[in-house]
Amino acid sequence: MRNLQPGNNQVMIDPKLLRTDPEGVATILGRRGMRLDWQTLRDCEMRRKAVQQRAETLQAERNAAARRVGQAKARGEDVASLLAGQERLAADLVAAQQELEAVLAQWRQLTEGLPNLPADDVPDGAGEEGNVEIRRVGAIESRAFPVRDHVDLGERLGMDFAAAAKIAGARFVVLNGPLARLQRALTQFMLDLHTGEHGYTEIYVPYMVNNESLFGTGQLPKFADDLFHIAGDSFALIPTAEVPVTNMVRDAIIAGADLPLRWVAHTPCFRSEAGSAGRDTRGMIRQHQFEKVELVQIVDPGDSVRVHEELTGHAEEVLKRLGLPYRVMALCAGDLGFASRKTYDLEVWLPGSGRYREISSCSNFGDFQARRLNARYRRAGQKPEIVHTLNGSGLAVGRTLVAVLENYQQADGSIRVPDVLVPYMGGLKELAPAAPRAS
RNA sequence: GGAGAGAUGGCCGAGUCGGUCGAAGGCGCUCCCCUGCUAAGGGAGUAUGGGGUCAAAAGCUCCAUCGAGGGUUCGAAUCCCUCUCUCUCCGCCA
Repeated sequence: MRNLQPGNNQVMIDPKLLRTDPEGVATILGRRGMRLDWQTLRDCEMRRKAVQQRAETLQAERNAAARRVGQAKARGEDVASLLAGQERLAADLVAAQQELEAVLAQWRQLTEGLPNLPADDVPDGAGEEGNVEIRRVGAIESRAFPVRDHVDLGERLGMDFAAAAKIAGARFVVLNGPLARLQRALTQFMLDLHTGEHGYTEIYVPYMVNNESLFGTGQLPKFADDLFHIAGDSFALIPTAEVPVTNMVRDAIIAGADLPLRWVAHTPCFRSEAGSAGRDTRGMIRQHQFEKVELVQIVDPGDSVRVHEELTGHAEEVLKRLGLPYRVMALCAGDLGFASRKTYDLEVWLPGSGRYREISSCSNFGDFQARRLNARYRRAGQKPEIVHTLNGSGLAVGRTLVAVLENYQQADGSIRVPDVLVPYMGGLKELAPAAPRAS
C-alpha cells in the first residue's frame, strides 16, 4: 500500500500555515522578492481535502469488506457473495488514490521550492546592497608601506597555485611548509576555542553524503549545480559540514533534556562554483576545496533567537582573538539563503583588497530544515515537536589564512604570527620568506 | 569481491496455512493503589504522521506506517520482485 499521506510530501514551510493562510505566506515571501501564487495553492489545498476524504472513505469500506470476508471464512461460511462487488470498489479506490496522488504532486510542486520565511526583524532589501551593518570591531591600521595581497605574500611563503593547477586545475591551492602548518594551527585554535570555551562537542563526519541528507539541509533539489556529484553514485562531496552534521538528527526524536546539541566539525568543503566563473579568480578566496570549522546547534524552538546571537558571538570570538578587524552584517530579506530565516555575515577586513570579505555566515533556520529533516524533540510526557537548527562558520579557515597573512604582514613581506597561534606553530613567531626552492 | 543470516513499537522479542495484528509477551517509563523505610505486589496507561468532529483542547472516529519502494490479493508484518542497511565467514586492504 502506497503511502499518500500529506505529511510525506516534504513541505518545508509549516504546511498548516500554508493551508490556513496562503495569502499571509505569500506576503512574507514577497519580502524575498518571491511571488507565490497563493490562490492556486489554496485551490489545490481544497481539492486535496475533498479527494483525500473520498479516498479514505473508500479505504475504510475496503477494509471493512475484507474484514467481513475474513470473519465469514473463519466461520466456514461461503464467501463468494461477499466477494461480489469488491472489484468495483477496488477500481474506485485506485481511481481515487491516483487522483489524490496527482493533487499531492501538484502541492509538492507548488511548495517544494519555497524558501524559508524571513524573520520579522530581517531588514528589507532586494540584494547585497540591502544588507545592514550591525557593528564593526577592531581598528583598521593604516600602514607606512605598500600593502600586498595574500597571493603576493603567500607565494613567497609556500602558496603554490601553479602546482595546484597542474595537479587538479583552477581554484585549488597547494600550501607548503609553514603555510600548511598555519592552516592547521588556525583549525586547531578554532576547534580548541569552541570545544574548550563555547561548549561544543567535536564531531567527525563523512565528507560524502547521500541525496536524502542534501535534501534535508536544503541543497537539493534547487542547488544541485553547486555540488560535486560522485559519478555513478548517489553521493555528493559536502559543500559544508552543515550537511552531514545537521543530518545527524534527521528522523530522530531527541529527549528534551538533551537539547541543545552543539557540534563543531572541521571538514573540507567542496563547491563547484558553477555560477561564479570569472569571480575571485585570483588567490585563495574562492576555491573548489577549502577547510572550514563549522558550528551547528539543535535547539528548543523557544531558544533559537537567543542562540543565534550567541553562536554569532562564538564565531566573532575567533576573529577577536586573532586580532582581525571585522564587521557584522545582517542580511536583508532579498539576500537571505534559501533555508535561512535570519543570517548574520561576518566580514573580515582584507588590507590587500581594501575591503571587507565574508568569512562566516551564521544562520537561524528556525523549523525549516528541521521539518525537512523530520528532526524532533520531546519534552517529558509531551508530543514530539519540531526542533530549530542553526549553524555558522567558525570560521572559514582558508579565508582566515588569507586574512592573517594580509593583516599581519610587515614591510619586508614577512608575517607576524598572531599571539594565540604561536603555541600552535611550535613557538614560531614570524613567517619569513625563504630562499626559493628548486621545483 | 564471494557465501550466508537478518531488519517488527523506547529496548528485547513473538507473529503458525496471508484474514478481526498497530501488532502477544517481557523490560523500561508514566499515573493510581497497597505495604511504616527498602524490596516486593496490584491496577491503568505508554508509537508516529495525517484527515474528520470540536471555538480550542480533551475525547471520539477514519486513514496510513512492522527497513524503503513496487507487485500479487477482496484482504499482506506474513507471498513475489527491486533496493538500502546490519551481522557472520572467506578474500583484499589503510
